[in-house]
Amino acid sequence: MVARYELIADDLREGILSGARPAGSQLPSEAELAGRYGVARGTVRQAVAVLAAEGLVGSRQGARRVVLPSTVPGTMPDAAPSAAPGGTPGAARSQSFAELHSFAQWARAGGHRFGGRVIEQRRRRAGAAEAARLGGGEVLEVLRLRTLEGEPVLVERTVYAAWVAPAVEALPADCESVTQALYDAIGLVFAYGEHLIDAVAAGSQDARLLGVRRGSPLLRQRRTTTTHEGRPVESSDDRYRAGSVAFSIRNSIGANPLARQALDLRSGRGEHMFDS
Amino acid sequence: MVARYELIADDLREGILSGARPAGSQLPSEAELAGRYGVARGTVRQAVAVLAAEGLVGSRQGARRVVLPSTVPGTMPDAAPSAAPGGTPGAARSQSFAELHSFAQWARAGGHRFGGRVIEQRRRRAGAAEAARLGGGEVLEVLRLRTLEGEPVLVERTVYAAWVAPAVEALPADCESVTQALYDAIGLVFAYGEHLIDAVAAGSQDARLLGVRRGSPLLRQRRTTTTHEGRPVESSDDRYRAGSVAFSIRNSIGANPLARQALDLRSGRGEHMFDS
DNA sequence: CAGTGGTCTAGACCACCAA
DNA sequence: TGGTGGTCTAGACCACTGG
Repeated sequence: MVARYELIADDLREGILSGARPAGSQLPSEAELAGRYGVARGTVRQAVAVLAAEGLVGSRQGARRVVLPSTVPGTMPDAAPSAAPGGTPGAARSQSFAELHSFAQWARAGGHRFGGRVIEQRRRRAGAAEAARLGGGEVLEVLRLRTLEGEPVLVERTVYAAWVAPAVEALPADCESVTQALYDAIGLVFAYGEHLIDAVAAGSQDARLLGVRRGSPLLRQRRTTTTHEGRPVESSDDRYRAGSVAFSIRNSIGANPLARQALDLRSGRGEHMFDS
Repeated sequence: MVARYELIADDLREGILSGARPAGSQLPSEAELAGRYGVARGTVRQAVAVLAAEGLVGSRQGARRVVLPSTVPGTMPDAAPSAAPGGTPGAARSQSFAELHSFAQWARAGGHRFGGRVIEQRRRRAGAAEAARLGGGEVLEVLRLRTLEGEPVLVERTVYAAWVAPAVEALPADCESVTQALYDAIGLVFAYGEHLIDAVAAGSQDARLLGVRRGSPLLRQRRTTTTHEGRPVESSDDRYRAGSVAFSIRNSIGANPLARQALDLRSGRGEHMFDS
């Protein structure tokens, strides 16, 4: 059972991606769309909310929605002026953060050849910080190396909560998709993730595994994942070889009242209405 | 005029952040919240949608909403097992990507001392790729160095579209917040952003400006920003010194029908219902 | 099976933008 | 000032979760 608003969103999305609705053009009004699709206005609003969340359209109270310009996926050109040092040659594959995806899911969706294997794996008692994050007990620490198109691109250092450890240990060392395997085995769903992204220098182990020089730049993603119920599953430190992948994110100012934010700016320091 | 649903969201958020609603606990049902706040169910749904977008609560059809565990901002502990090479010592400041913020906005909100100055600035004709992204004509290329707590942390190489170039040229070289200055000057709002994040080695210019060794890791953020109308404003290549900042993102599987995604997984390759 | 969230309707009023 | 999106109501039915 597919929701009506999803179908409408699909239809509008196709129009945008196909170029029928070019960047900068205006969408029909909600009232007109409601008439055209034969639904209530609320349903149309749900549909366009999807597109807004995807960063395809922008909206402001009082003005028609506009189609936003979008870079062709994975080929965002070098923004750097000529002064920039020699960047990575080919446009790197990019991984969207709009939804939570495992490495395998992402690679498969992008049509890449990928693999991976466990390098090291052992149980140990949770440290204080880990216990706070994952719950106490005997956590499972796993070191994995993953490849893309035959090349090693990612070193994953993952700590699994005690309650999933047995299921993880039961997996083969060359398991393609841990996420899928755990779902098949015990119905586990990685539902929510929190990510911290920064850059680090390759350590000696990183360097050896990825085939780069020690100290060379790596893109690091520290991640904590939970189930639907909010139960922590794993906490991971993933390091990508520079140039192999990039993360992509789309953003807008303010949650919905886009204009308000601009006014807050004027007040200089002012008081912040969100404490986050 | 603050919307009712915002107030309800604020109230619930405070309960979560204060610990009154601990991670893993269930939220009251929509019906009960509607009664408690004296609003219709739809209004309650808007409120919890805000919290869901912030990653504070999760929801699934048929089950009560749950409060998700959240890492204390800016202090996500080292997820890496002991095998990891010596990471950055202090927890780095983290910048959320939930909303679009300028460096100045972010630094100010975090209570940091910050500054910046223009190193180089010149007009030149747009290249082909730039013209496609920003519109043609004479773009303005600016090299800025920005500091946090007195330390240089960020090299910004920005290309401004021709139509904003005059306003940017009119700014003082040590302008604190370009975003705010441009708003004050010509009412320009940076409304939407698209970001590509990866790691690169410091070039010689980067190294000199940031006070690091050539080849040392930098966190790179390539960004294209547009107005509310979707008109491109700037395109930038920002490079952060490793350890100075991290980007933080919260995620969930699937847009709303969280369970469906899990089922799709089972079908292995299967057909993908979203072409994105 | 009862309770819950997900979808949808058909109205209403308001704040805002552009002409 | 007219059209637009933002908010809100009071209902309805359905799909799903959990005991």
